Amino acid sequence: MQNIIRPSAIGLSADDAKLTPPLGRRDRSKQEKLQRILKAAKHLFDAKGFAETTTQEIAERADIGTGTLFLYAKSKEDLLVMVFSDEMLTTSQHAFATVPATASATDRLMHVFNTMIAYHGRDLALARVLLKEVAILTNPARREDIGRLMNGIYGGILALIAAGHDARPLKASIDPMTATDILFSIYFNSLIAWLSGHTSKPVMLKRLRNKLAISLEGFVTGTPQP
Amino acid sequence: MQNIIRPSAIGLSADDAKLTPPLGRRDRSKQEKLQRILKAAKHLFDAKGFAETTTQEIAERADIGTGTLFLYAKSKEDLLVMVFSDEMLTTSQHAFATVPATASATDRLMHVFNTMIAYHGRDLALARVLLKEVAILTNPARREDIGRLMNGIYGGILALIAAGHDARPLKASIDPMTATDILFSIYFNSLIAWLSGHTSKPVMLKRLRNKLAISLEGFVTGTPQP
DNA sequence: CATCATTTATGATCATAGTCATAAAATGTG
DNA sequence: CACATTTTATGACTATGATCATAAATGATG
Repeated sequence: MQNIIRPSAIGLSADDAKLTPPLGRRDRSKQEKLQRILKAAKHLFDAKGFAETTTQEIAERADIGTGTLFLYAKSKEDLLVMVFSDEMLTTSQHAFATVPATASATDRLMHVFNTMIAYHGRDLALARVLLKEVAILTNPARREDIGRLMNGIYGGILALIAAGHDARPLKASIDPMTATDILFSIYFNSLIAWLSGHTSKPVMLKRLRNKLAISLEGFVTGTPQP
Repeated sequence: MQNIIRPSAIGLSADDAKLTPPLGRRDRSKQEKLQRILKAAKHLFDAKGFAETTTQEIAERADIGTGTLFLYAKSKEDLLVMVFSDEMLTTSQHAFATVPATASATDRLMHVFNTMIAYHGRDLALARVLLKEVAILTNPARREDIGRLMNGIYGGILALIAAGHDARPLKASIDPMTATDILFSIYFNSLIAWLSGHTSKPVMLKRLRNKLAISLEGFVTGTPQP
């Protein structure tokens, strides 16, 4: 199977260099089929949960053969990531877009992480499977999807800590991307500790906030606000 | 199936309160069977890898019926955790025991994390499956095994940062356990980023060291050593 | 010991994720 | 259009993780 995004370079006129290059019948039907698969899978995962949904059902609902499914996704888990990485990105973007403007850097971060934690809280069993796959990629083909997601989140955190309401810039010695990486690690480990049943949600949230505050304090110049 | 560790309280004489209470035929055979299963599984996982080993093979090698295996482990993945959580604990304990006495706190931490990273590097495919399960527990029955592992690691880190060679104690405002939690999160996320193929091993190690150094710097009083 | 209750073992059986040989469809070529 | 080449689709089939009704073993009771 070839890559779906293929310029199929024909004419050389400048006008043809559109973002949506002309697709042949083949590519178009592949795109449509992929969309049908993703839609069917999302519907069933949402409605019945991951384990309770069979790949047969997804294939039937997408109106394709059972084998065809695995031309588009390497495994059922792979399909799960394909389905939800977009939604996770959207969720995080919405979270960043609604950050309270006057809050402290810690609270701004907590707004974002809270939003994503609530998202995963909708279906804990599904979140467990999904985050396992996201955390440790098995299929290199998913690196792009997850890369998009990570770029979105890291970019958002970067912007947040660069311009804290408390107006205490990062120490010059600290690379903002490194700080971002640390903050995300703290969030992610709190999330999976909760999903593993090591802590209750309120305890997890309280500790998460504390860890973020402590880390930020170490990254930043000056002294705390009153 | 009852719990294996059952006091089967009989006599009340003080002498009977041994750490290894008398086991009946039943419990003894259960213990032996469990050991045979773990040994067989370990051998096969090591020799052939996780995906390539079938539960049938494990059952045969352990000389039990195919169904019996699932009386002891809830799933093949569950068995993997049962098999390797001990070895991970041992590895980490050895790492803590061989920490270079004169190194900085960062280097002491790096010694430990390096050791564990090398351990997981022996079989990347196996490490991916194993760490997925360890990161996000599915079976509550494994919480004890993982709890032991985590206690060992957190205890070790705690001791390391409490007594750094650089002799710069933690800020009074920082709970040592919270600092430990942050440092472990940084380690774990670096590890899974590497296993996911987001970074090469040398780059991952370099960044990990940097993140640990930055975090520690924020936790500690005084100024850096020359 | 004889009887009953409880726990453990077993392998035939099932459910289903994923494969693969074959067919169909699209595209390219003259 | 006729033909060849490449790509995509299909569902019967396979492999295997897990289940479950049944049987065996152990322990308790009198």
